[in-house]
Amino acid sequence: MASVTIKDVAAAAGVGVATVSRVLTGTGSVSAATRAKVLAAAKNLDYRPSALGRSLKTQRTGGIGLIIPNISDPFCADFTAGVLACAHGQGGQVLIDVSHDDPAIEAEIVERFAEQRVDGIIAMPVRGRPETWKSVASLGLGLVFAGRTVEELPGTATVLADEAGGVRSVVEYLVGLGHRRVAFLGGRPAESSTRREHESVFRATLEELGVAVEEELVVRARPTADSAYAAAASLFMRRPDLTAVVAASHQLGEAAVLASRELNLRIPADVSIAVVDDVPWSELCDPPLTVVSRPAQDMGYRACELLLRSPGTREGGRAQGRPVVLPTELVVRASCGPVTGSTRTARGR
Amino acid sequence: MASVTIKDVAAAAGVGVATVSRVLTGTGSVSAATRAKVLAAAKNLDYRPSALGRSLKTQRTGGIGLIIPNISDPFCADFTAGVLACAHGQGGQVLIDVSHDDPAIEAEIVERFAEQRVDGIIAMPVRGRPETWKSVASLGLGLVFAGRTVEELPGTATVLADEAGGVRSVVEYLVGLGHRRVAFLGGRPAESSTRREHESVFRATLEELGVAVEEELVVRARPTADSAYAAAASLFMRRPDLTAVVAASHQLGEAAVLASRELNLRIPADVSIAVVDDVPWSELCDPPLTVVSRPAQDMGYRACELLLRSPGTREGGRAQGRPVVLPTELVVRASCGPVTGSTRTARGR
DNA sequence: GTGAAAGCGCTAACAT
DNA sequence: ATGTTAGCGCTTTCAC
Repeated sequence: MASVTIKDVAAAAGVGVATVSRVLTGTGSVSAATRAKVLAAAKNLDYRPSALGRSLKTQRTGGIGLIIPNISDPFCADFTAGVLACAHGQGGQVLIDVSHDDPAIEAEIVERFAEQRVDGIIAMPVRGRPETWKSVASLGLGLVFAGRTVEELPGTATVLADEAGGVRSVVEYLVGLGHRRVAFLGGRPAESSTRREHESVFRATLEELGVAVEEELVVRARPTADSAYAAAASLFMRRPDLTAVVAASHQLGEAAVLASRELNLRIPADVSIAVVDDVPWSELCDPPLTVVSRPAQDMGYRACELLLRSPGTREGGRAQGRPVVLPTELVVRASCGPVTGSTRTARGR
Repeated sequence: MASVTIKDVAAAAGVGVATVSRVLTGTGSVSAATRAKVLAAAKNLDYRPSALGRSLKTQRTGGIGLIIPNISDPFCADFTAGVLACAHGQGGQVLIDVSHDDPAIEAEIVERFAEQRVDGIIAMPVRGRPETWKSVASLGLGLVFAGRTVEELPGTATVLADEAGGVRSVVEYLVGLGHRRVAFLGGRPAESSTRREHESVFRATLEELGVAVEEELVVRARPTADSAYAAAASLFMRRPDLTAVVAASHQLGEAAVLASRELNLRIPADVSIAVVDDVPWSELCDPPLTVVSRPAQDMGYRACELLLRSPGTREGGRAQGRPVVLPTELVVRASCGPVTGSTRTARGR
């Protein structure tokens, strides 16, 4: 019952342990006859080499620590799928845990991964706790950020989506459709740097196109469904004259859709809605949602590649240069339309 | 730069390695003064005990292997969230990989997990490769199935959702609404045993309620979006007189919704649709979908608990008795309504 | 081509 | 209360 070790195999094959090791790792030279004997013995005994023993000796585990805020979020899930696809192909083991965007939990996870001696960590980092990552770097294990950056650690390998480009193109699209009073539904400034960026790109693009930015049309919600809904609803009620809204996340997009339904606003006849963040159900929505979609799975795959290829996996591998930025895509479906002559105030209810 | 070991800490603190170990693991007795010295030295050196060394010695890694078919599936993702919540709380490490419902991949993952010496495995097993699991059991590591069973391994710890109860209640609900020609959109028999079960419970419940089961109304699709859509569409076209359909998975439900939209069938005025399998967007659908929902996250949590509590974690822990069956819930939203007098053939288009 | 032996970092007897 | 030592299962010199 006790687990069979390399020693048992060696004994059964009538050779030394070193020979067994050579055969199994493919290192050194072994005569065909011996190799066969060893293989037979191993198969016979149902031998499984212990990664523990090997890792202790070689100082590499092949482990990859993955930290995401929330596995139930479709973007995170797809990202994870990409990481798994790459890691599996390379024979890597993926350790996963969720931070719930809590810096303390994140730090704890990093600590655990460090004790496990993972070769590297892939993370969608929480804002505002750079110490956590500095310690990772100084520990000498690989580190790749994804989806977000940590300003205090420039030069760290990073995979990003071109969200700025996405926001820009959706604004251009909307303005091209004739919209002039377009609202922005975003997250609170403190939430994340990408959210801030969304907002500033929104403003900048509008200005470039010669459309005035009305402060009243730029609203921010906390990252809860209630807050998002409240923000969307009050936006619609306060400014019945707006003709389009850009939502900065799928939660905010949902809130916008729900709120407009509740207020009997037809989409896109009364109001056009575009969401920066694709979700699997955007085409099941009625009408199907026009969105900016990020290549979640590719991002995961690339992040993992970056980590594995990372020259100094255990050699303080920082300063890998500029972030990898993957293109986003404006997926035009049916939730945005041209501005109609009818004013919103003329609608039912 | 070389990683600091227990020996370094011992030297720095001026004590033996055993003392350091005692302090850090909380075992044995150590004087307050020594404890302080050791702790200080450890903190100073930024020491992180190696899980590798400990695991090799103790023969337990605290690792949990999680195998799911597809992380992008919302049910699997929520299930994973539950596993992570429980494991994190217990200090367990979760290794994750996806099988894509491929028995060969599944077997390979099990093999890898075994080499990693995980303490146990939680899996949503693929049909038809019992050998894989028999070897796990004989390896002496913990095993918990979730969501599906492996007929050849009865007695293995298992967490299930009461899908039969869910199907029954949705059929009763529909019949109570006056529906008599209700269709079943299911998976191919070979796909999985739960799908088969759905179908037979569907038939049995209908019969119990004195409603004839029409073979033409029971259709099966392969697990691809195209096949599901084709099955749904042809069902609607073949039998314009049907008034309700229960779809056995979210993919099939989506197909039903899409197909009915395409055919200009109003939900629920022309046809009622119920889905066995909740998805986050069912309330965003228009109309919001009536579904049977499984407690995905609870299932994950319970599965992990079962594994951790498992008496013989490394002692051939099989034969844990009956499966844990968690209740499903019929979530009534707006996609099912009473049968109307108007016949479907009188509808627009 | 193959075996013996020295550790990798840790814990658990066993001494003291 | 604390130090010494023997492995856990493996890879890798170093001899032969």
